Amino acid sequence: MFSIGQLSSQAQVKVPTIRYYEDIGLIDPPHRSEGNQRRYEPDALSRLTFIRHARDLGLSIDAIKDLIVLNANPDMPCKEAHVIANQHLKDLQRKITQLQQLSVELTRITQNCNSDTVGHCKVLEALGDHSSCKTDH
Amino acid sequence: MFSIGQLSSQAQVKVPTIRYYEDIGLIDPPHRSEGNQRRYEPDALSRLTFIRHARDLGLSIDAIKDLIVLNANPDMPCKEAHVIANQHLKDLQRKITQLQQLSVELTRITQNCNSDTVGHCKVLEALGDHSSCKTDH
DNA sequence: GTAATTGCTCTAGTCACTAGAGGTTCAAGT
DNA sequence: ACTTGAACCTCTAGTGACTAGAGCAATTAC
Ligand SMILES: [Zn+2]
Ligand SMILES: [Zn+2]
Ligand SMILES: [Zn+2]
Ligand SMILES: [Zn+2]
Repeated sequence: MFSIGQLSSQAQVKVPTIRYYEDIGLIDPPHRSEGNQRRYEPDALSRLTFIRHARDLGLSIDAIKDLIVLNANPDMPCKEAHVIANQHLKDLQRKITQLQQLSVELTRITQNCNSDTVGHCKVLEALGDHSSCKTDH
Repeated sequence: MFSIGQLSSQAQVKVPTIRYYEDIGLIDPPHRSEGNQRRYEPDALSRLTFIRHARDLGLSIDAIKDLIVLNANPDMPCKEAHVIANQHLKDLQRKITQLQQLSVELTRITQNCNSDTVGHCKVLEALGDHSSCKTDH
């Protein structure tokens, strides 16, 4: 039996976040003490650890909800879990590509100014002008 | 003189976004028609184009606010604009590094399952377990 | 003149939390 | 047993940068 604070430090998830996860139905409401405080069983810790790691990997709460439902049915095919993970990986890689393009443009933009004053600043000029960019964004 | 819709299509910024920018003080409130509709001068277009491009490059509204203030004072030193742009570039590169690490982990995770059922799914296992990860996140 | 489009304000919703107010319960020390 | 202080409770509101929708008014085209 954990208090919410003990669960929090074990799972490395902040106390208000745990209550938030309960509110949105990501974890089950635990039993309460006589004084109405939350008391968790050990399985709440493994559930929360799963959520924590999936969040750290960047999965959305909705995706994690789906994964939790799957996790609860060990006899179901796991293909859907693979689809969720692969989709997230694809999203991630698209995002990386996009940020790399921005990084290229910004590198160019920040190396362009020989002036000292705003009036002739090439950085400010380039920040406002897409025509010298090499990529879309 | 543009209507908000004309400004919107010229600057490629949606109408509600333009009104939002006005609310938060990023653009000046324009004159109004007799019937209380917004009527913009050409300089509103260049301001909005600047904002659009800076946003596309990933700068925050706050950073853009600072840049706009600078832009209005052509005799000031432009060093501060360089600082803002460089800071953003650094943030961007840190973010890219972090996402690349996630991508590496997720690639490993998604290629690990030989099972067909949730009960033995390595993907689900690895999503919940940080101990097999090579990096922090 | 009338109908379609565009405009107006205001409120609330998005995502995943985080902060704070104002109060209650618990655990430890005396 | 009593007191203190930490941890807990609920509820509301705020974050960033918009987006959606309701309910109405103005403009434009035919
Ligand atoms: Zn400069
Ligand atoms: Zn550009
Ligand atoms: Zn599997
Ligand atoms: Zn990990």
